[in-house]
Amino acid sequence: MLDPKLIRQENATVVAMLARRGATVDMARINQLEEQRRELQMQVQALQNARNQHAKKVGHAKASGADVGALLAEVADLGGQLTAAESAFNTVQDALQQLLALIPNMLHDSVPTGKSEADNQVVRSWGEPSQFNFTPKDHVELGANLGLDFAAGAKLSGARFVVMRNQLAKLHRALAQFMLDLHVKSHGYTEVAVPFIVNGNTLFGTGQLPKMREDLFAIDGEMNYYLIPTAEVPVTSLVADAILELNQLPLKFVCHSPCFRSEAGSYGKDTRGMIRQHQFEKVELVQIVHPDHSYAALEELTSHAEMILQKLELPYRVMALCSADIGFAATKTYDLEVWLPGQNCYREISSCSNTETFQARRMKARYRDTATSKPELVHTLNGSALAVGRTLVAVLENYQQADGSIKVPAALQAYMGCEVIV
RNA sequence: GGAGAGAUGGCUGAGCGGUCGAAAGCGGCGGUCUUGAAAACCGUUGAGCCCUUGCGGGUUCCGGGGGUUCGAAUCCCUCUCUCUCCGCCA
Repeated sequence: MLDPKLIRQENATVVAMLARRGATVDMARINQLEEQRRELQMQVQALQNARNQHAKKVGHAKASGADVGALLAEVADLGGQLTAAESAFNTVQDALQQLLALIPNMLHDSVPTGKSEADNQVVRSWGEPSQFNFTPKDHVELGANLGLDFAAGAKLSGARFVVMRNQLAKLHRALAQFMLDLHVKSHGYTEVAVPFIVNGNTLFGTGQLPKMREDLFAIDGEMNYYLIPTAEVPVTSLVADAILELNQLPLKFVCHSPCFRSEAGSYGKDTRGMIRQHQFEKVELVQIVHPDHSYAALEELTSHAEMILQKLELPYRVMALCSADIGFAATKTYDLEVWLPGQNCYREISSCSNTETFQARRMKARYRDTATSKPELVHTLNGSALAVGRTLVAVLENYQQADGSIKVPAALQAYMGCEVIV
């Protein structure tokens, strides 16, 4: 959610942002509702004031034993007026809130303007695409003999599900363990385990609702429950409705969780392999920081995600997302793309974003500023470090050998207890 | 699943339908004292919104929603959550 004052006072700036993103929001309607809201609010508050004044008079009169009949008659029609005014106010307020909730976040000045993901910019690269003296296979082919079973996934659940067996299941677990351990030991994150089912209110806080309902798996029943699409949702929401002390910042959380995405709208995209699944696991980093430090924190958080790839010796590049590709809640995002020999291209394996106060405002996450002693909104950041399934794909494809076996990256050998997967 | 008890400010915890945004304590902040600190003492200290250049004024909020009333933290209905006991269970 944007600051309503920004929308009111710097309307042109907001309109320009929407244009850069290629987003459509009915700003004229919002401005009109905002005007109505102010007028109705003044009206309601004036009537409430009248009611309170009269109620006090009645109280005093009764206390002194006077007759209150005349006073009561005086306010006979006030109740009706107030109810009508409040009803009108609520109608406008609700309509306004619904529209405001659909406005995406502002963009940081450094975000390149673009029309599609093709306009994302390469910030830096690490490593060279792996060279082979044979034709490298993709992970589906490699995995077929190693326990990567798409048929079983399809039988149990349907398309976009997979079963892993034996050493691949272990490798998958090893990757998650390795990532968690590194972030806790070397990067100062606190590990958290959180619910994988959350309510609608929590999804509103991080910005998935109402706009992205299509991408979520909702749970049938009375309870307004959804499967999380990322641990960013429950983990960031740990600070919802809180006023933190300045010395508590920054908060740094790491969380390993499954993620569930309906992938509505991506029919026919990445249908082969485990690049795009309805269920995948991810190790997520979340930082809750002072507003002055959030862009430094974004660089740091991104470097933490990069460290995983470097330790695994997987070639990658860092992309600055352009205005058209950047997410709804983010002001700035870096994607990490890992080299996949089987596809002969770089593929997204991490996405690291600063949302500034966008999520904090929606979920009321604040800290107490010592200078003003007033509560101020924190900045929230999140990033994958990394998507475990895609990392498994990257290891398989980059560490494959001519005979179809997979060398185990040095960083994982302690976890796997072996040097090669056959 | 059955029986009961609760939900109040950063925390603990009072609160007869009227002068209650709310006692008290703790914590926080400022000050006195001190070489400094502690202790003690004094003062101060909720959040959001609206109007106002400013000073300031108004309004909402006592778990969520609805109701009764001139007036609700307080009464009624309902939902959610927490705790205790019994049963069941990973």
